[in-house]
Amino acid sequence: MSDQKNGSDTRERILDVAERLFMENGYEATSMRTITSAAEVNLAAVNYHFGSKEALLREVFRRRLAWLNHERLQALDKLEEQAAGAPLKPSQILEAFFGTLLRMGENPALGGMVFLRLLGRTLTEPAEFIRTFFAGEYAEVIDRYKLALFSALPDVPKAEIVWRLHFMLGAMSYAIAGTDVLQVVTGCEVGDLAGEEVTDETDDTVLARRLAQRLMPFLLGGLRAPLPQFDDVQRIKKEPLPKTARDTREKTPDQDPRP
Amino acid sequence: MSDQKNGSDTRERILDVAERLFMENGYEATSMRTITSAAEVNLAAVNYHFGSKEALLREVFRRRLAWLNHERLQALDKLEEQAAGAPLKPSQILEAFFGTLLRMGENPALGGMVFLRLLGRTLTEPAEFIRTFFAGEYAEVIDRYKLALFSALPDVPKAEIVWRLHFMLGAMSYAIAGTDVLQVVTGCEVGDLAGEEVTDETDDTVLARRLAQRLMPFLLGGLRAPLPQFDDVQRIKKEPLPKTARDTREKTPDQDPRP
DNA sequence: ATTTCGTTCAAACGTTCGTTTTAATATTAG
DNA sequence: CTAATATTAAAACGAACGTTTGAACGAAAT
Repeated sequence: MSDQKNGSDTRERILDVAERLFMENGYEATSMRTITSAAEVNLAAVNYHFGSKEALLREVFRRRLAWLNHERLQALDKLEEQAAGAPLKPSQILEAFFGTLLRMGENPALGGMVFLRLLGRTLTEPAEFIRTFFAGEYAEVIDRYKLALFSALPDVPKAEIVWRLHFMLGAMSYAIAGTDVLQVVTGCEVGDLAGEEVTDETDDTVLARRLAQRLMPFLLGGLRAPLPQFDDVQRIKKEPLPKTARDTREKTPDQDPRP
Repeated sequence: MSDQKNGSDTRERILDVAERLFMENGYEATSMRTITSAAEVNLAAVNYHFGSKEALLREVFRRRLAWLNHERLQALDKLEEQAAGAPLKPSQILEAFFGTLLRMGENPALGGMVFLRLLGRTLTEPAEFIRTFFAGEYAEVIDRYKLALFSALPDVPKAEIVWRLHFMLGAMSYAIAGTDVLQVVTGCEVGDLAGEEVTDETDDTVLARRLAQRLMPFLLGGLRAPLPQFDDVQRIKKEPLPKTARDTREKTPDQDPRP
């Protein structure tokens, strides 16, 4: 009646292989035949177990995101419980949100860096069904963290927080996916960047940890940056340059950063 | 002998349409037939004028990146000339690099937001020929700006600067591409974020300017963030915890940011 | 007027795509 | 053991893909 014995063997072998191939080649460029032959299963096995190629991709993500979503919500629950009503520190929120994800990269049982890279890359896939899928999968978690940031930064306009959350997601996704993509842009091997001295067989586990250690200060620095000033002509409906916008305005200092 | 008369009409109509469709659907999911029928040209026109689909994509980018690369180098040249040997301020470098790009989004003649979105999205395309193409196109500019940041931030390890440049590129790309992608993640329409009050027909020009005004402080804040501390077990070749790395080390403060 | 050459066109090429079908083969239940 | 069911296997489906072909067209040059 149910797939008990080794039917899940084929299923999970397909999921593992598809996860890696989707990461390496993207969704469109990865064919069913490539997947099934690499997984050493019959071509029809994907349609039998999952129904379609789209459903396969969804299942690849559902398998990991179920854990990630639960972990992220639990991390936030624990923080808010400890705070006992007091607003959280932004660093705590970022650690809960991004740290939880980056810790997946250190654990091969949770997909490791393969899944992290796939996640970072797939977020930019233009396919409609992918976007709607992620919207549904992410909605609850994003909303919770958004609200947490709102109360953690009461003086920052909510629109600004959402933008910066957007920026942070982008920095993280690129940093993850780019360990074999954007190294070509920066002109450096990732091994050269993980540390001044690294082992020749750059381990994914240590790479994920280094990435987290480098990324978190950057994100926190961006989140707490001075608010932008809108000194151009405002194109609004009612009144030009409303005084309500000036309250939270603050000049961006042209400082000379010494991190 | 040369394409003088109206041959360039077909050529540029193909380039314009391909630019938009590649942005909307991605490279793999955009077929030659979709492009040629939308451009109202014959199916064979692409292969006649460009040789192949891959060459078409390259030409779509070369057309814009030629201007962008020249502008970026010129902006840096001017800055270094004005500085007369003195190191530049990081804010100047970021403004030259990212500001130049974001200003393309305000100018439809340079591709506008369509090209910006395409650029942000295509950087994550896994196809081999795309990565090698971008590597060649970006190499010189990235190298110049990398060196400028090195001398602007002499106390920051070069590896750290490259990482943060990587993060900044990611934040920008996502912010650009995500104006119709990641809004689904943040659960907000982009119109809600561009300002508290916006026109109902959200103009791309004002959107690009708002994006730049929001993004630059974020990037600068991330760039000048405190250096990360590596308190985990170092897996290096020769000596554990070399003292040379401690010189520039600085504890990440657990500050409560009030931007 | 005729040749020349850049361009456009309709049609077809061979290949690969995701999916379906039909039969054979394990696995479990009665 | 037999019947029912779940899984695998081989083969084929129609559709869509990027590319090529060879003829027709149009504007200059000889």
